[in-house]
Amino acid sequence: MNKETTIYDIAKDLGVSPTTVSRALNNHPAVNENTRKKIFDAANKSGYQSNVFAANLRNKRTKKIGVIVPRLNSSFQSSVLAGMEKVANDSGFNLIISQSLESYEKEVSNALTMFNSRVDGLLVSIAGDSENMDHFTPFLRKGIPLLFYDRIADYSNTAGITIDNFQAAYNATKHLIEQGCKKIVHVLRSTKNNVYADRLRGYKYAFLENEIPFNPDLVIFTDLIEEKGEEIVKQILKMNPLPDGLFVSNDSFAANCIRHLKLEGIRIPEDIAVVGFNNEAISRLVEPNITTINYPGYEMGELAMKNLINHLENPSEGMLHNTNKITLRSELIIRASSKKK
Amino acid sequence: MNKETTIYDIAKDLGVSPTTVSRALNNHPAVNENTRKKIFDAANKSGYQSNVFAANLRNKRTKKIGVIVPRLNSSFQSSVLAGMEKVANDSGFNLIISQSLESYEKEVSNALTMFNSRVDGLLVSIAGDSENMDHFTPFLRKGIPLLFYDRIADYSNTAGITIDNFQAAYNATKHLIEQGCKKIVHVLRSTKNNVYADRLRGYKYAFLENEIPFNPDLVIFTDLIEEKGEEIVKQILKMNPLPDGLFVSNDSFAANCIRHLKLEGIRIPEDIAVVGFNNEAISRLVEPNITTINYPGYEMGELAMKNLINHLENPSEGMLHNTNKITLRSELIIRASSKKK
DNA sequence: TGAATTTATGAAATCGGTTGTAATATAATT
DNA sequence: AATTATATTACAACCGATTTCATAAATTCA
Repeated sequence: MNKETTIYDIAKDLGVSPTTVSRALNNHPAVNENTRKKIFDAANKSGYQSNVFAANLRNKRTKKIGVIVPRLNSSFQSSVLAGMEKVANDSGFNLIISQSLESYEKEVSNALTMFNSRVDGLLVSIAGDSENMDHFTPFLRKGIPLLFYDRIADYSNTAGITIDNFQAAYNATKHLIEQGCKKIVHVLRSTKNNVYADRLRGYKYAFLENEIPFNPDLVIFTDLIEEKGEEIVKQILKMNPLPDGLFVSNDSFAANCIRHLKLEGIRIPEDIAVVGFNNEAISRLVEPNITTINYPGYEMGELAMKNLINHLENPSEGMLHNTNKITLRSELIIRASSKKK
Repeated sequence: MNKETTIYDIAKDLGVSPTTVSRALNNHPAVNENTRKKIFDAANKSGYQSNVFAANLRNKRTKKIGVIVPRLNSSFQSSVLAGMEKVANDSGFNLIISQSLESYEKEVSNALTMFNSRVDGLLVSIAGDSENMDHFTPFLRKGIPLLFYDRIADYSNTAGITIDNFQAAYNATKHLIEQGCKKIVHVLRSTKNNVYADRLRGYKYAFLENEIPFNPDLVIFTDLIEEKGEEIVKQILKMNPLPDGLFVSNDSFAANCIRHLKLEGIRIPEDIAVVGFNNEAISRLVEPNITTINYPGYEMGELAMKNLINHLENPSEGMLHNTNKITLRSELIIRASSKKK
């Protein structure tokens, strides 16, 4: 077993003290230029590698940021993560990522692990069936910055980054109404979290404004996994009269529904106009292209990480202190799947 | 600033030594049952949290596994990661993830960061334009297990997990030939890494076997990003006579090509039969459904992580020692996009 | 030239668990 | 009762970098 080089080895070799070595390697100003050079050279030659644990033990910082995400293999979430990773990496932070798989229990256990790993900050998009946020109190109590994104919670004035889901869903629904749709089905996940709850409200509000009575039978809850597509379409086809509009909470599932609707001989958009959500790549690839809400996931990831890191590096002036909610711009992108006129 | 509870605090409170506290909390057998209970109670009551750094500093283990991935926001890679995360989490390991964005420089810098973070093991899918593997030597030298997956390298007998890309591409091409295709275009990324190089060989071999001369003009290299779809299709349409088969190295891009081909009035599969790769969700959603190679990403992630962890926990008997390459089963899934007969 | 600064370096304590070894107490054996 | 074995517990060194405080040397200023 080859033992590691430590600052003590370098110190002994060069006949200086470990203190000086440490300071030199950290570019402390009170070290003579020549000494510093000597030390750097020796460090390089010996393949010295700073022991993060020893450093962390003193500094109480880890340069690690935790991310708890519902699912890694989702088009939207992986974009967000890509944006986060980019920013974190540029600032010398590492990402520890874990997925809750939409389960409350797993989220609790992940939060605990993150806490024990002493992440410097935590980014969370809440699991589908999370019931309360008590598992995050240790972070607050210890002053570890916590930032929600996408799926946010109204929890002890923790900051959150989202889009205006109400507005987006309102726009989507209004657009369908303007296309002449009278009976619009809305497919979404449970309303336990802000994302879907807000969208449902936006959907309802568009009806209200157009004096169309709201029919709760047209709201379908599902977990939006691929296998459910056929089932949901069957459910839709049983409705009498058939709906003429469909608003689905993500593009993958919208594409899924379109596929099964087409298999049943339904024409899109002539029979049923469809609007998705997220502007995933798939919305531009299926036939017809799907009208959707552009949800800038990558940018959201970047922004969330920037805010968190900024807060860590300038604890006093960080945005997270006085900001409660950051809302990103989103917009309706109209494509063939909804154009009746 | 509320200071943390340490084993010293607990020790003092209970009138025992820190040693005993440490042993009790680690379920060391040489601690009396009653003492252990007392200590656990005190630890819980005080909200004690073990300081990982102090522990790691002694143990020289981090319970962290690094993953370097070309891109986070890719359907295939995020599936792999999901599988990895699942297994790692179940065994109490954390995942540190970083993306190379297909760049050699970034991969080098990520590897260094991983090394400095002292990950216990490293999983890598090599960047598109990686030139050499020298950035991984520190891991080997220090005995940190390294395992490549998907994009593997023939490097100092490091183990790798892949599918048989040669065979898969051979099957895909042969299938197109059997459908009557005479002029088959192959779209792929650079052949710098095994994945695409092997597929190209498989593609060529299918021709050889059917005594069709190989035409290098039919091989198109591109980075497979969405924006390039139109360009590649234009390039294909310029060919005279038009090709009658198309084999693309991932489903997203295949869908992309199909879309632009259709926009130009080409019928799929009548005019051009298409085969993709990976069996991504999108292959089941576009019209026509895409014939593809089922590449079990999630399972590959699970398997890679299982092997790595197994190796870490049983250093002597771990598979990585005597295994050089693990090949997962993959298979051709025939769908409408290629069925000419 | 002597005093006051400035610059550069080092000794030693510290962060909080872990562990080899010694010490003590208790039980078992003859 | 004396001896040996066993079960518990504690002491102190250790992991390696950081940092406070002190000190020596070099420089500046009067």
